[in-house]
Amino acid sequence: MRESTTCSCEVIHDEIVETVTKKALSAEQYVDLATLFKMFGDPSRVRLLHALSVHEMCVCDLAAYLGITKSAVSHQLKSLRLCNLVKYRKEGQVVFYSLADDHVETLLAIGIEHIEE
Amino acid sequence: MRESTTCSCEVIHDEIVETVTKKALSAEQYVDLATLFKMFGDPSRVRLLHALSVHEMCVCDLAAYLGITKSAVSHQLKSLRLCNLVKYRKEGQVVFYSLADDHVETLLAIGIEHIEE
DNA sequence: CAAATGGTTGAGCATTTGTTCAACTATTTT
DNA sequence: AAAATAGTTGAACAAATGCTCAACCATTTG
Repeated sequence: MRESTTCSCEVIHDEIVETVTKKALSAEQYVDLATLFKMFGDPSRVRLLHALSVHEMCVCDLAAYLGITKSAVSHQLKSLRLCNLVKYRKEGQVVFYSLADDHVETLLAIGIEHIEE
Repeated sequence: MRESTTCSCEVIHDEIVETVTKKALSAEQYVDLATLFKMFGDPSRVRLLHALSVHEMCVCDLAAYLGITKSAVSHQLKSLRLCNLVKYRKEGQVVFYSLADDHVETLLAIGIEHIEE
């Protein structure tokens, strides 16, 4: 009958939907989760994160390594900072970036495991 | 001097870049990694995956639960299938989807840990 | 076999995203 | 204090993304 009065369709298995709804996180948490994983969802950014898992690096080196401008790297690093994925220390003009915590390496490791199945 | 003859800049710390380069994965692997994590990088898709971590679900229920059309869900599920993140079983007209392996739950768990710091 | 229902597919569209460019700040060097 | 260099920022733009719509396939039911 009606397909998308609001935007979806009828529930077939009420109990299942109810069970799942009970275990659901908040809308905000899903947004935060998505924002976090999005940081790993771009080839040059995941490459950047993987590089930092090997050694701290400055913006110039990262730009050369990744083959993009310092500007692009700086923009990426800003997003990564906002997600608490990287931290930095300043030494003169040079800013060294490194991973903020173990989660990054763990996520990378599991991701690598998955794609190599 | 020149800023972006090709597109980047000069290397400052050759040794670091060399060390990182040695440990680097292949370009294809970074693309695959990004593609994998991208699946978790959208609020409704990560919500979908989290729902499936609670219970297998059919497309209709998922659509109702997520508040999007069956079509949208089906499109998402196709991407998730291509990444080996979900599997399905058919029962009459109804297709039940569930998580393909433990990696999904593990990644979700670590992600949740991270955002709750 | 016709109608109904669950699911898939492709086109189209609005939004988001990753990059570059240009202009700027900050720190060092001369 | 001027020049050079590392990094940041905002605007602009092309490419990618997630959704809906409409049409279709597949399976069940009358």
